[in-house]
Amino acid sequence: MASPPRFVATDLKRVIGELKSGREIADQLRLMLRGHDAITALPARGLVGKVLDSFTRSISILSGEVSQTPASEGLKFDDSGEICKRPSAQKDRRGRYKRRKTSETWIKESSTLFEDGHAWRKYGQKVILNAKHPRNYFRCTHKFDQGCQASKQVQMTRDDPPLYRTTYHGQHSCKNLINSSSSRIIDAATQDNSSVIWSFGTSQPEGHYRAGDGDSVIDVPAENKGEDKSVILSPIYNQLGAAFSSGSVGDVLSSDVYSCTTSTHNMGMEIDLDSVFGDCLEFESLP
DNA sequence: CCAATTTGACCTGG
DNA sequence: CCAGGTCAAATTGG
Repeated sequence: MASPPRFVATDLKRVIGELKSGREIADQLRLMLRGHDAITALPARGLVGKVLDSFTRSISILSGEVSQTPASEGLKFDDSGEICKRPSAQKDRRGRYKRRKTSETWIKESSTLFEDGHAWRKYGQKVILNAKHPRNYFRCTHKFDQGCQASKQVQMTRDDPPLYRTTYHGQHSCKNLINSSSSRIIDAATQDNSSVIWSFGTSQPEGHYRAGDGDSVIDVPAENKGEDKSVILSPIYNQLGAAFSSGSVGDVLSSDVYSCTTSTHNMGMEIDLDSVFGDCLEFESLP
């Protein structure tokens, strides 16, 4: 009898925004659960995964409704089939831009670039202020295949003794690894990186291992062939995680230096390390 | 021919 | 407003 609920596009946007924030919070909860025991956290992880899935589905449904609404803001820009040399200027990209959320971040500094087990796709490069070298932006190749949210940034921070800083964001949820044995990768890591510094945390990590940032730690023969300037690939946390838990990392990477700093939260580091590295977690996404 | 990279415009948080 | 992060058309390479 009462008037049926009528929503305008503004309401839909607000609802979508609420759902997105809810999904973000659920994702943070998922990240926190990684730091707990697998036995107790396993069912919770499954539930959180379903919650995330539900949020995502709801958002997509509502987004579809918004785009269906004829009077909504989503106007189709007139496509006259003209030879538009600059279609990007007309395309409405508002709302499509997704800046990285607050996800866990860790940094690796290495004297060289080496391949890892993951496939990356470069999607951008920016000149950074007061930086001699540009920063390169990569995302997982399987971002759209499997919804893998992992990304990284690589930037050369030092020239004379070459030093690359790689910043990772998010975990790999994809199962695709470059076809190579883990021992081989670790061996390559040993050869190419006599000094490696890892740092974990969500805040600025520079202050934590600044002591190890000197030449005493990073001491590598600068006889590298400077051929590969643009090929920037990154480390193998999965394999390294296995090495960590098996305790053989000391043998394999004896000269490396790992600096870990916990985030501002109360997650234990070792547990975090294990869960961060070890699993390519599989949330069964679809029944 | 398809997929990855390049590159400049676009978008957003601080 | 600006610096940094992202998008996507054009280009390149296998």
